[in-house]
Amino acid sequence: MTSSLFLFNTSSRKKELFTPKDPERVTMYVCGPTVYNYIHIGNARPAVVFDVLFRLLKREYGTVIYARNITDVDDKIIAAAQENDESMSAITTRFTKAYRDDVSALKTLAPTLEPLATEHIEEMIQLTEILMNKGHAYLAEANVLFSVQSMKDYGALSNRAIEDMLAGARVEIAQYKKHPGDFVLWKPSKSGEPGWDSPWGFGRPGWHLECSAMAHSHLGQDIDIHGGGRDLIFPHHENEIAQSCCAYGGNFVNHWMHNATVDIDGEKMSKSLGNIRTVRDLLKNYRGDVLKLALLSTHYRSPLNFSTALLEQSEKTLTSFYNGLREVDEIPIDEVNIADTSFYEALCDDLNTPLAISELHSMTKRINTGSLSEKRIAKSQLLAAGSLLGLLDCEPNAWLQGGLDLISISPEEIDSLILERDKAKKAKNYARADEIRGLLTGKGVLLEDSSDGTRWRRSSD
RNA sequence: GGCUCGGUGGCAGAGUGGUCAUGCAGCGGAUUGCAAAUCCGUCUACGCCGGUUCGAUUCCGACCCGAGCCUCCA
Repeated sequence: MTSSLFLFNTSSRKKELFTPKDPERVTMYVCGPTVYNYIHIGNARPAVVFDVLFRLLKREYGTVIYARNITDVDDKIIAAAQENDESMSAITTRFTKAYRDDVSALKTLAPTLEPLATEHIEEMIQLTEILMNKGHAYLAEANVLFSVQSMKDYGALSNRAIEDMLAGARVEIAQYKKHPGDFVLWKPSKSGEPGWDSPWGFGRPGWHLECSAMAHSHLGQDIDIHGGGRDLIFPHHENEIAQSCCAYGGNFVNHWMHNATVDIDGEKMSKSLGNIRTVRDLLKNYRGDVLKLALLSTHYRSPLNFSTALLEQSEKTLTSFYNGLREVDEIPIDEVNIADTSFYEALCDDLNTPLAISELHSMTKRINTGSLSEKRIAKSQLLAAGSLLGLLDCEPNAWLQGGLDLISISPEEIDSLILERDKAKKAKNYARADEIRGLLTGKGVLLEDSSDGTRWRRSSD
């Protein structure tokens, strides 16, 4: 409680002091995945960024209700189901599990709640009815549409005027819309398509509806933080605001937060561009900790250029932290108040993770160079800081020797070769000793001689 | 066209009106049988042009270049 948390608010385009409506119960809603495919590393960015925020808020306030939805009804899912000749729920069940596995491999905590759209159809129908009754929605050819002209501040979040929305329209506009910007709350389902009975016939919800309904039913009025990718600002979040404010009154959200994209060669990674890297594939070559650190190595509001070089560097960085930790493995840790550190201060300044990571380096340096008592403090701080990021929770040796099966030799064989090399060294047979070192290097095993004997770790390349 | 956001050293990436980011890589050294790890030292910066200022990478303006949203998207 020593630092003040400042967060950039998309709505005001400024950093603002974060002041929860109820400090005893902080509420955060983050847009989760549409589950019809494996997620890519760009989808993982909000999961990781808001995980750090979740941890930080818990540290500051204690109780945080973090909801991250699963969109399990959607046209893309229906299309995928038809393509694979399976049911929508078969697809969504499979990819919901895959999503949870992937983000958990990235060392993120499970949110407090993971509401499913299909389990909130009733709430969505109710919300639509309210909007109809208040004159914000109308029925047109079996679609229920939200009328953007019925709301005076429509477009405020993304700073665009309703009049301008025609200008850039690149998409054919349905004839039955009163205004081109009007969006679907409820749409009819054809036979064979999934749907639910409603006052407007058999159908399904529009995309934006679920977040408004679920945020309201789980988190209540005026939630503290709503997060998601920058590309959701318009139309998704704009439309959520329209629905929620017009139906329930209030502000809907006090702090809007948006992470920038993950890019490949300076271009946004997206399914439509076909330049995606799935988390699943990346995890075959890199540990989740590496991916997480990579995603945190750029400030969340700046585009992150994704590359192999970035991952290699992140891996090296983690290894250097663990190298330090291994040296002080025997030193006990103390309770430290992480809030007193520059590390914490950096996080409290709109989640400045790159600066926070530089403080991790500085703590590691103190582990390597400090007096015994300094080492002890630095180790305690480094571990506490790591845990606030959801990193550095491995045994140093397990990290340095383990991970992916990139070494083609068993630990037993390594140990016996080390033994043989020790004997050769004692006999001053350096030729044989170097031969063994070379042999192991070839297998990705790096030997390190020290006064306590020889130890090994996986080589980084 | 409208609305946003950027351009920092070989790379990644913070930040600031006036000595230092940080990491990786490089170079020199210490240490080592040789290495590794670690340590010490060290070189490359703030897109371009003006303005404000004692002083600007940092503020203001123009320009150039790039990205995002306006369509499903994290």
